[in-house]
Amino acid sequence: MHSRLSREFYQQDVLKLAKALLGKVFVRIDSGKRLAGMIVETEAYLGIPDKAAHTVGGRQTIRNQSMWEDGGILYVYFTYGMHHCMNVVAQQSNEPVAVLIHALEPLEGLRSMYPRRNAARKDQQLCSGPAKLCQAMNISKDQNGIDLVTNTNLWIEDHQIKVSGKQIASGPRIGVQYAQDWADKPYRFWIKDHCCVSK
DNA sequence: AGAGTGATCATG
DNA sequence: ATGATCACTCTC
Repeated sequence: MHSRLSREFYQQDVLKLAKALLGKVFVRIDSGKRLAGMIVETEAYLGIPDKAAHTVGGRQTIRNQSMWEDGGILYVYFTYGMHHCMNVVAQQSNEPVAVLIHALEPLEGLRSMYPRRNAARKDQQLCSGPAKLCQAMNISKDQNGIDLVTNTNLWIEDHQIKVSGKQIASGPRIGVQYAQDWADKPYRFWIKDHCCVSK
């Protein structure tokens, strides 16, 4: 029960993975405490052709190196001088595609999330955005490049929560207006009517 | 609707 | 070396 997701799971097509991760449970051991949240919103970044992706045109930089690694590696980046965002790398090495974790429903360790989330007044505000959930789960560039298949402090579990295709909504990704013809592609996925998706 | 914040990137 | 940008969040 509650088995950890395997390498093969992460190596599937990035759009399929973005949908398959909905309902899975992200687990983080932070200072010996278990933090957990169910993934309720994701965004797929399709790599070299994707004008919204950090790896557009085959860009390979120090920042995005993790995206070039094998499926199951974590890609954490820092932006706007303030925020961290967390991605799960999909497919195979040298296919620089990833799924941005956009929102979680907090399940365990809420008491230790609140002090890091000054603006949060309700549980559903703790992890309802890509940078919010990194703050709540205490994720920073220190976790960039870790392997979710083998790491002892960070992984994703299957709790056998069934999310059917009917429960999944899709729409344009957030914050990628600059991406021209890729800006409107419906690569954002969320669980319909879930209280913890980003606003 | 606007500010905050500094790493990152392309250019040269 | 420099300047523009940014897969965001908060408060007004």
